[in-house]
Amino acid sequence: MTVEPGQPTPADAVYLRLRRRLIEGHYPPGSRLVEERFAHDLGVSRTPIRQALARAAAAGLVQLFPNRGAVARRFALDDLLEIYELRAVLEGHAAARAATQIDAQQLDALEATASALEQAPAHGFASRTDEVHFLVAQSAHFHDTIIAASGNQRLAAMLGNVVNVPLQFRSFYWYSAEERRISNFFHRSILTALRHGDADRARAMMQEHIYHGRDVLIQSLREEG
Amino acid sequence: MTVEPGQPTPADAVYLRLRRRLIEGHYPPGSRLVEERFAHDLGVSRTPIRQALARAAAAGLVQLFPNRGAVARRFALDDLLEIYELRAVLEGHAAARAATQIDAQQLDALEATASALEQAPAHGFASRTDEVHFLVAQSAHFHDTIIAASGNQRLAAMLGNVVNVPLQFRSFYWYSAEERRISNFFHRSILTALRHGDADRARAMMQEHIYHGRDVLIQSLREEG
DNA sequence: GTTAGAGTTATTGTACCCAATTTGCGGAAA
DNA sequence: TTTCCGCAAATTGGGTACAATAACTCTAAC
Repeated sequence: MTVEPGQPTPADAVYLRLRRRLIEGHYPPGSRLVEERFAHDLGVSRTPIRQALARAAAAGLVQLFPNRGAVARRFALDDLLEIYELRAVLEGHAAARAATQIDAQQLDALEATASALEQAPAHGFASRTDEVHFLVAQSAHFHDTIIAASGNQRLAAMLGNVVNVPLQFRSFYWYSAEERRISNFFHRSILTALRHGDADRARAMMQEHIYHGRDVLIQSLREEG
Repeated sequence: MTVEPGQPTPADAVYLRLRRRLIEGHYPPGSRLVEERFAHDLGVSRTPIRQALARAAAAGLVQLFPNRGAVARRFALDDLLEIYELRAVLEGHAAARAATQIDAQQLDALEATASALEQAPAHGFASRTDEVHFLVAQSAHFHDTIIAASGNQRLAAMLGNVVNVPLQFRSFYWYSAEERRISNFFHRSILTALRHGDADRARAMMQEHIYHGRDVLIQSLREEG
């Protein structure tokens, strides 16, 4: 009787699988994404595939060309600059708003996540890849908590799309121990600012955190080629 | 979001028509949008209709419920607060970036648009509705020019979605002569700041311009019920 | 050797079909 | 009267067939 959510449909699962593979860089940028191939691989018809591709296009993960199909999005340096600029503006704003609205439970969550990031080396991961995946997930959780604390659902949705960039581009940062220390320092600074309700400092630290991450990424790309 | 080659398909036309009618408030918020009805009205099958509805959902114009179809989005007060907050942040940033990047041609365009807004009353429109539509279009052009001058295409795309709010909500502002004068003042202030390359002032004026528009809108909604 | 053109192939876009789910109504029981 | 159950109508979701468009190849002419 209530007008509530509705359970996720099979098509949602198709989209999530496609999205996951795109984010993890499973398809080379610029490669064609033929519908029939996905339909065969996932055991469904082209109909849900087309829906998933349309959603991926709206999220900026693929480009759609009329009568020519979908292509895995190619991220040039300009794209990364645009994305990090938007992240800095939007997450900086989210941090500022969170400073005056965050509750104790969310602060606890941030504290736990920050600690997990600091103590990750002691966990003894089976492989470097496993550890980086853990760090990426924890970091994303830290940021998501602050975004949620800003109380603006549209802001959260927007950032959800913007941050949808292949994992390859997000992982560089976490490979250097020094960068991880700097990141942890920023997390602590942001957390302190949020605890003190200091909106300006929260915004400044968050923006600097993101711009620093951008610079490390670009530097890494330059060195790797 | 196709950018480059290929001809627009019939489905694109279907989406544009649907989107136009949604933005102009042709469908009451909360009303069900039955696929078959659109298919019959536009003379196509349900397939392109479903694509159009999916795109409209991604743009936030309609809400999609699994197995229950699409519903014209209902904009509550909270939604408007969220939207204007995001506009203030993003367009404020766009103005700041534009201050250091805008070229002479874009400044001329802004000058022309500002003048057109100031001299609109002398045009002698056939009806009040015609005049308001003209003002809305010119104002949108002023803002779009600044956003384009920011040079961040993703920022432009994001704002294109955020601003996609039924015309009904955007028109209130332009009905009062006093509010139009204030709006013109803000446009001139922003233009001056852009000419002087003053990023801080451009951002501040743009943010205040938007927040003022928000307050007028909310006040109007309160009075009208 | 290069290019223009026609025919062929591959892939997308749309129409239509049937299954699955939801919703509204009506009747029966408490 | 109210509530619950079940059936029926309406509508969406996914599959399939076919038309439309673009890409490709091969041939022929210059």
